[in-house]
Amino acid sequence: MNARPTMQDVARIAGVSIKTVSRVVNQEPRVDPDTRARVQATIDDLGFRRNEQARSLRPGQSSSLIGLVSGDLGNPFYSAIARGIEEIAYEHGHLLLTASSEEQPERERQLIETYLQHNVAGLIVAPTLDAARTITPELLRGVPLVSVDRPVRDPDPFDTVLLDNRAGARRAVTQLIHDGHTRIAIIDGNPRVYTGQERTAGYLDALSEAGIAPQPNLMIHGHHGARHAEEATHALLSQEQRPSAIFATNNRIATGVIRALHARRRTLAVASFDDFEFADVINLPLTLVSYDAMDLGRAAAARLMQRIQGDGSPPQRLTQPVTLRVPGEQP
Amino acid sequence: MNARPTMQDVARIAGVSIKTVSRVVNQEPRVDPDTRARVQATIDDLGFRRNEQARSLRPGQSSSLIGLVSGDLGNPFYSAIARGIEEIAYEHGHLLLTASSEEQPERERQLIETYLQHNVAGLIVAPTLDAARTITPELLRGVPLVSVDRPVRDPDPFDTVLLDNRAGARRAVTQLIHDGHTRIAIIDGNPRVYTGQERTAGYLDALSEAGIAPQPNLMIHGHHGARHAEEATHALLSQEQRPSAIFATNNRIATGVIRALHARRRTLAVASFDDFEFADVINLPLTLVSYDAMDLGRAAAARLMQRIQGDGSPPQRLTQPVTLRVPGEQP
DNA sequence: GGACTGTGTGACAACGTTGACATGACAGTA
DNA sequence: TACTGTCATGTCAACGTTGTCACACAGTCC
Repeated sequence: MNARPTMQDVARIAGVSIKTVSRVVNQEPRVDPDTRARVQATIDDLGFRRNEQARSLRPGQSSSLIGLVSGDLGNPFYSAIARGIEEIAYEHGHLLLTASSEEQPERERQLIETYLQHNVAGLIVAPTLDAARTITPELLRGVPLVSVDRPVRDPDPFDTVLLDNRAGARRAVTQLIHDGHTRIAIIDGNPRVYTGQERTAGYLDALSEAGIAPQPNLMIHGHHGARHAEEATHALLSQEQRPSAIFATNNRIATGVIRALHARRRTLAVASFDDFEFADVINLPLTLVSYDAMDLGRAAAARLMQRIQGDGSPPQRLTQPVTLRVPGEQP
Repeated sequence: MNARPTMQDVARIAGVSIKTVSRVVNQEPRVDPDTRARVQATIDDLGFRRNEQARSLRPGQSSSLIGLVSGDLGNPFYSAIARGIEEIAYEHGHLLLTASSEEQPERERQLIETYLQHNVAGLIVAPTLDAARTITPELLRGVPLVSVDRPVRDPDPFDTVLLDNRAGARRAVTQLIHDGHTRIAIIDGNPRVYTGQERTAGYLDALSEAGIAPQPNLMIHGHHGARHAEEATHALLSQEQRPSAIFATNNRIATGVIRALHARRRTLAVASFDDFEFADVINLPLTLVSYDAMDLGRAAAARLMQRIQGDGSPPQRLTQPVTLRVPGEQP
């Protein structure tokens, strides 16, 4: 069948050496214009394309692949990050490999190893909870890694790009306080997750600034996903001292809160980290901390590109800004 | 710094030839158990990993990369497909490259070429509108391609995995008719898009089956995105002969419809292709055609794996089932 | 004792490319 | 004329791996 042509084929047909073909392909100077034209014509004729795999095998030539490991590419948050990375990678002539760790550290480590076997020029990882144990400089052997959304560990051994979790949460809760609420509940997920910890800290910052003492029975932790948040909301509303507002630390939790309020036909002020498509259609006063997840990916990729180009400065921690959307405001 | 060890390094340290190391790495027989153990120990010690790039350079050895080109990886529909592909690819020891064509045929063609330069074993493409012009067997040179969500052209020159668009739309509209509606509007996007064409055909099937004559002033086409669908809905509701139900051919259009109804405080029956997270929280009778986009990816990847393994049968068209969710039903 | 068989191992070439170096033609200069 | 420099082009080795073939040695058979 129509096998892929090589420089050898082009050279034979154009009547030059393979090195001359290489020079034409790489647009090197020192090639006679006539020869160049003849070789180029043969290249176009055969549809020759340089074999990148062979090229990056040569010493010194790094590959143009970069690898992303996220928890779950099906999650729109991660896929927006992937899209941002892709954009920057494309501009630099790099291709993006994607895979999901399913939040399993062992799988994450294995994916990184597989990427390294494929000679990736760099890695971007949204690390699992136990990445600190598995992702080490020895594993990477000098290949640059940028972590995104969560740090691998503290202090950062790698470049890290994070959202401004704490300030965003503080601003959202401050807004609730400004709207007159004093009994503000918080529902968070797994307390080991970095983003939740930061957002909880921001919640406490806001209360403390306003001189409101935190109430343990209004602080719910350890619930995963929408279903549990729904139950937690029912529990909060059934207790003696009910909250007048709820802060959900992420949008899955907010989904559960909204479902529970809808079921009870209750209107409560709700604040949430992460934006919603239908925020304006849901009949609730929603205060939202929103941000551009693609920008998170862009920033991580831009940092990685610098590392690939040889930047050897100490690891950086970059914080991406978030914006507050108050009830009734259009997206 | 800690450079990546090669078989050469392992061979030197273990005191064997590099061929013996290769045999151990590839678990070939005909190696003395003692030698094997010694080599394996050295491999573990150095943390040696075979260089996949060098391996797949050898003749006959195909690479373990596959490439995906979708319109926009940030779109949850495409990222769910990507996730499904990734799952099957992982099971077969393949890695997934992802990139977005941004619905531009030229960019799509260029991405495919770049993938081919990187020696991918196969491709999965959600083709742009003009892919028929750019994606040709000559471009691919024998590398298998599976198209997903839309065909490249008709008849299919490649394997194709599609949703059951027509039957799904027919069932949704039949449900509206069953609920007593006779004036059912349809809002579709760009009429050149395959899925919209099929869904419109399904809409007409349902009307025809029920003996309802289609009304041109209830059929809106050519609107892109939520904003236009919102305007189209306002226009529909302002006209003389108002519809009592609206069928939206995809979820971006449905979003616009819902926004418009919310703004007018009107309750109308709405049917939509594609599911919604908040369907149960929106106070509207929603009939939804839902499906598992990950399954679409899984099916495409499974087909591609068969092709990579040498299946040379004629191109297949596979249709994935959809399910109907009637108002009030839990997801 | 010679021929055969099986086993463990290694030498070598090749995959497609490019960097280092070589070569030959020719022009310019002393 | 002899030297030097520039230019266009070519030869060769190497990147890390594996398929092919070869070889040394031991055991078995007639």
